[in-house]
Amino acid sequence: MRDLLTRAGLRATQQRMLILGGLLALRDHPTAEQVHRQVAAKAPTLSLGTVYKALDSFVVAGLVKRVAVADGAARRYDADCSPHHHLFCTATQEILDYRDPQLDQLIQEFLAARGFENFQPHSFSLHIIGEKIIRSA
Amino acid sequence: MRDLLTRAGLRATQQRMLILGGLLALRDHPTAEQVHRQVAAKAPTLSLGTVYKALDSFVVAGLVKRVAVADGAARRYDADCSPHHHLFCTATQEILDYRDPQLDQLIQEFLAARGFENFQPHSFSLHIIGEKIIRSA
DNA sequence: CTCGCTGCAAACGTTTTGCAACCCC
DNA sequence: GGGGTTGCAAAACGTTTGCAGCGAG
Repeated sequence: MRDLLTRAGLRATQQRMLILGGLLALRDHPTAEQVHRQVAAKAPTLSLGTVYKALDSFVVAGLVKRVAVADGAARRYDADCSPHHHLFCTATQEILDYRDPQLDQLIQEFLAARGFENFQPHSFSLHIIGEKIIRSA
Repeated sequence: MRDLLTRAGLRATQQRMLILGGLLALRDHPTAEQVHRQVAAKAPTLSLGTVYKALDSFVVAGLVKRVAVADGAARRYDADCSPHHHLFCTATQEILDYRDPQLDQLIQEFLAARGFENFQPHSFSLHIIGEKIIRSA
């Protein structure tokens, strides 16, 4: 735990080691609140605010990722219900549409061929993270 | 506008027509707040609460979709930074990991071959929406 | 005429902030 | 010892809810 943190350039405090350990222990994709509960047993005084701050620095350091979910607060809507994918620009925070029937078909065929043991997919969407290119010239 | 609403089985009120029109006019993927601002010029008394309720019913009716984003409130974290995809269960709200190097390669090759005009991708993640199958037998 | 929708405002849950005390480096 | 981190509490933020009055069907 200590190594993971120091290697990421973060100060290895008691709290951060517990929080990172708690996050790793939770195999689901927990919220800050769930991580806090997980850790509360070992460190009753560790505050929820600290969990938020720690998770934030983990994300910045690249130790941890945020999972994109469609529920929760700060929702965004899309009036276009035809199948399409999204390009997320890390620079401008823009979300651009990307439509590509060939890609749809490719993925669909792959998933159909592969099959899942205990999951019945009915749709999918590819999130492509990157940066918009500003062409000069 | 009226047709779209009635065909979706919704009551075509003044406010809903304006809200749906505003959402369609915004080509980005706006938040409820942004839709409200867009509509405010035409209908200053239209309240933000109404926008929320209208957008909700649009989503239920299938007229509009929610876009999954990693920022905003109700965040979820993932300590696993290795490339993997997510299965979203509509029944249990669970988020299951799905790891498939072959799929990764397939998509990566496709994107590389296709290329983008003004976007430099650096990672991607497939969101597969469906339902967990409870096997009885 | 009825039932669903609107507007308002208050409530809610989650995340962020400010600041003094603390402790890792 | 110094500067990043913690804990606490307050504030901010986006969203939801309750309810009286309104209006589409």
